[in-house]
Amino acid sequence: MNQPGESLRDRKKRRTRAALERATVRLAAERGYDHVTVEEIAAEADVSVRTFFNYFASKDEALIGADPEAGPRMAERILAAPDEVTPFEAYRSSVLAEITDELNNARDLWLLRKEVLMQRPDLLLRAFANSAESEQLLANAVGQRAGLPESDMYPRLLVAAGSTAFRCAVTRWALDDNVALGDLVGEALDLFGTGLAHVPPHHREGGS
Amino acid sequence: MNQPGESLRDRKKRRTRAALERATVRLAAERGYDHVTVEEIAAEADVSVRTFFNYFASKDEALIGADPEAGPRMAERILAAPDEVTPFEAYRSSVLAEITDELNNARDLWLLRKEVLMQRPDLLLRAFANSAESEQLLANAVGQRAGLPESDMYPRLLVAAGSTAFRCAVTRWALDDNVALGDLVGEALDLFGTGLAHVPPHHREGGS
DNA sequence: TGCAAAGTTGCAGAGACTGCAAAACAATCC
DNA sequence: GGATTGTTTTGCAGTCTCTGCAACTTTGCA
Repeated sequence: MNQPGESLRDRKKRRTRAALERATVRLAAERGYDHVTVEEIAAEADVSVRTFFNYFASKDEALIGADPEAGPRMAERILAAPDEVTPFEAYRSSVLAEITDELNNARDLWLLRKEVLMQRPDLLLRAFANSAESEQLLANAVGQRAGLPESDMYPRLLVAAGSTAFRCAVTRWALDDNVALGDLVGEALDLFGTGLAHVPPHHREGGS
Repeated sequence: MNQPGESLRDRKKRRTRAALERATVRLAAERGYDHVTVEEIAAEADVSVRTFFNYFASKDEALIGADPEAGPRMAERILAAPDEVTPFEAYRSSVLAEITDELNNARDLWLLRKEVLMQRPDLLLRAFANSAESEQLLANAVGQRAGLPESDMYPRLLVAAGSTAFRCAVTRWALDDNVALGDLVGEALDLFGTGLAHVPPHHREGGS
């Protein structure tokens, strides 16, 4: 019994991780992030505290539910893009694809996260504190594509701009309901693409 | 005895803060960041552990020595810039001014920090985890200058690009000795200014 | 069924960080 | 100088996150 897709083991792991993520977000939204202990989260997910830390390196990480495979997945997408695509475009679409997927699979969780982030905007920044490794991975992919030496700042800047775009988009998104998060990320990335030297023209009020 | 500049109290506070910052960096460089406890740092600075936490919200913060007045100072500089200066330029020069000052006053500390960051690059990202408040402050200043509503992402993006530029510049700087940190930050900011859509032309090897 | 690999758990412990109330200290007023 | 007031430092008790380790349970496979 070793189906190409998933073994029992893998399925269980995914479910445990999802349960922990969900428990964290749900409880945090319900009674405030720091009035929830890891002990309670683990209990809610029917698992020991020790197991919680086997899945997430920190409580912060569980709140955002950082998928450990997201980094590698994006890196692969970047390298797999056709040759004529610029590194920027390759990176941009890999980020957007990842986010679109995520939102399609867990929109409800993001709505709860929004509740939490509206109370504690600082958590969003903190949640990225442990992503140095992914950043490095992605920067290498971008660097490779662009044919730049490791000393060049461009890949690092581009990748960091990506997290930043996401971060700012979420912050903006938490202000009201009238915009799609995916669009905001795209918009932010475009601003980084075209440059911040000049203030962009105003967007129409009321969308459409 | 209440000289315009500084009272005895203020002077003592500054010295304690500096001592804690220095002790943190020195010990971390010497024996590795997480083989140093706050208890040891406090002892080195001749002060109680509790006092350490009166000055810094976390060990991470002490390592970078985030100056609580840096945010307000930069915000003020941004607002004080002449009218014909673009928000980007106002922000850019306020960042560079701050960094230049910092490097002039504490170059030796930064050299030690470099040691630490070469071992543990992830600490740099973590060190920014608690600067949400400053970011908000600066974003407001930029937003005000640019005459943008709070919902516009531009100010947040610009400010976040600033921390990112600094972060990447430090990472790059830690690779070798041949460049000035201030220049790297400027370079990174310029890239954000002109846009990341295209890979920038290569810099000449060997400077000049 | 039985073995090996992977995952879970409890436990003990280190260490970061907080709130509180007492003590030490500096600035100010008479 | 001495009393008064506002700040800073300190100790202490306690909570919580997070880690290493060793035992135990479950799954994958022959």
